Amino acid sequence: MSHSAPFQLFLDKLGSHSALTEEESEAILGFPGYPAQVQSNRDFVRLGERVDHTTLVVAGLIGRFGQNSEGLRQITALHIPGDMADLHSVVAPDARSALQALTVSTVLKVPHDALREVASRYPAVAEAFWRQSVLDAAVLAEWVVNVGRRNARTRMAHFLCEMAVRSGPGGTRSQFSFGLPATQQHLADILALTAVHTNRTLKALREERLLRMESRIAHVLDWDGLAEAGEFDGSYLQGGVPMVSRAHAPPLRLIAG
Amino acid sequence: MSHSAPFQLFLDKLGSHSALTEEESEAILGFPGYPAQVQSNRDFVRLGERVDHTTLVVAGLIGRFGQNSEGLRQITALHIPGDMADLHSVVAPDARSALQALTVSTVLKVPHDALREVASRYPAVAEAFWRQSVLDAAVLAEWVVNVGRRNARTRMAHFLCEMAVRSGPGGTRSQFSFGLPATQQHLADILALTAVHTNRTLKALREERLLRMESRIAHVLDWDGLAEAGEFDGSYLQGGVPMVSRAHAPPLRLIAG
DNA sequence: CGCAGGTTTGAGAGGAGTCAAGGGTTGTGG
DNA sequence: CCACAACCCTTGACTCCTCTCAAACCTGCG
Repeated sequence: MSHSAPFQLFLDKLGSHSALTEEESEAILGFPGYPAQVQSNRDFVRLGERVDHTTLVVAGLIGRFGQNSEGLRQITALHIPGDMADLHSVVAPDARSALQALTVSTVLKVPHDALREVASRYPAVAEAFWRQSVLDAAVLAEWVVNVGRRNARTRMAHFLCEMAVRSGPGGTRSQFSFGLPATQQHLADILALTAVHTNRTLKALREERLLRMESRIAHVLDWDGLAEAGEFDGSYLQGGVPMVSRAHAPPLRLIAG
Repeated sequence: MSHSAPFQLFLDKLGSHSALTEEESEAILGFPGYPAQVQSNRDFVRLGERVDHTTLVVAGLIGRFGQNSEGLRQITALHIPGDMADLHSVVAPDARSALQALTVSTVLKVPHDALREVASRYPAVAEAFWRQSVLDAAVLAEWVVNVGRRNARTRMAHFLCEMAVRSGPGGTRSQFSFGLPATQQHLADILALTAVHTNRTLKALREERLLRMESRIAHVLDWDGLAEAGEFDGSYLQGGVPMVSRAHAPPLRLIAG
């Protein structure tokens, strides 16, 4: 597969919140990327490790993992194709949590040097990176609310809505499907439930005709119903207006590695 | 009070993870700041509002609030004096969550324009801002783990350890105190508990001689015991080595407003 | 001095966890 | 192309941590 497809997805994501010129877009599409297969359930970035590249997801599903002292795992972020799983590592190369694939995945390793070089040359790109970090944090904040203040059914529905929106072309349709190659144990680690209760919760959603999970594909049967069940308002996923025209603003600049 | 004290705290925080020159430090200490008193339990930044300044905490305690549809509140970040409560707003001015003081607080409003101007002039400052955003997100990730995978006692102890480390000069002492002007209801909103269970949990910690809360001051009675009870490892709070010498790296640059 | 807000405690309910067992699916190797 | 193993899903029965509801009791401040 050509490099350009995953970088195009990444560029689209940046473009949804930041205005980039043709030249800047070209620079992003031109990033070097070293392909790698990552096995599932095995850290490919370990806690505390210092990395010198970011990980662009090409296919599969990548999670950030934390855990408590008893080894109970908690996933703190999920990344789908087109996501840079650890953009933050450009400015904080010492990994604060482990990265692991939930299913066999392919990624592109993009050297920090290349990212910093382009960010240095194009201030708008550097700002887009920072803004992307901020939006990732907004998702995290929503996860705190989800895990903290919603019961299992609402929590599951909310999460599935989030992934549906992030995965898809934002369909307004009532029925559609999207890939979610995670086991029920993974869903449990995302939602802070047990695998058993995850199973019962999915069953309830299925019996309500809201959603059905089948062999790693989520079939939304009733989008409005699911969104209501999940108290879902997707505005936190959006970057707002593509941002402050560059016309009346001095360029921000970052020192780069 | 002079401006410089809170900006000095903010600068110290940046300095703990990013290397800044004398000149850059001066620029930060020279930020304009417009003082304001904020009342408790009243949003001073509302959800969806567009802001044109960040909020530097001078005194008191500021929280970011989310809530579920039933109005159950969840605090997703706490900011103490010296913290920039919404540094992220520089690149994402549309507030994704409300900001509220937990107790009467004083803040300085720092215009985005000034921040962007300095960040633009000094790439290292822009990078320090981005890195600070990333570290704030690391705290958030830890909160997801805390709320998701730890029981009430451990969760409370972990949170208190975090605040102790963030508040203090990182004492290695066994006994010390720090200000935490939050009610038990606030603690409940932070830890995703009810106020009643928060009370019982604090009682348990008190009876274990680990910690005592007295009129908005937390008295740590046994730091090692508290850290053990909270499964606390503070490394996620640190910025790592003050970072990649500027010697061998091209400057990152951000477009600025 | 009285009220509003905060803290404390008790009793009972319930959502999610735990333990256990059986059934299904997938992939690989003989 | 079958057979087995590993992994995943499903369900039942019971437990328990935290919530809910309720009532006092502080305590700081107007």
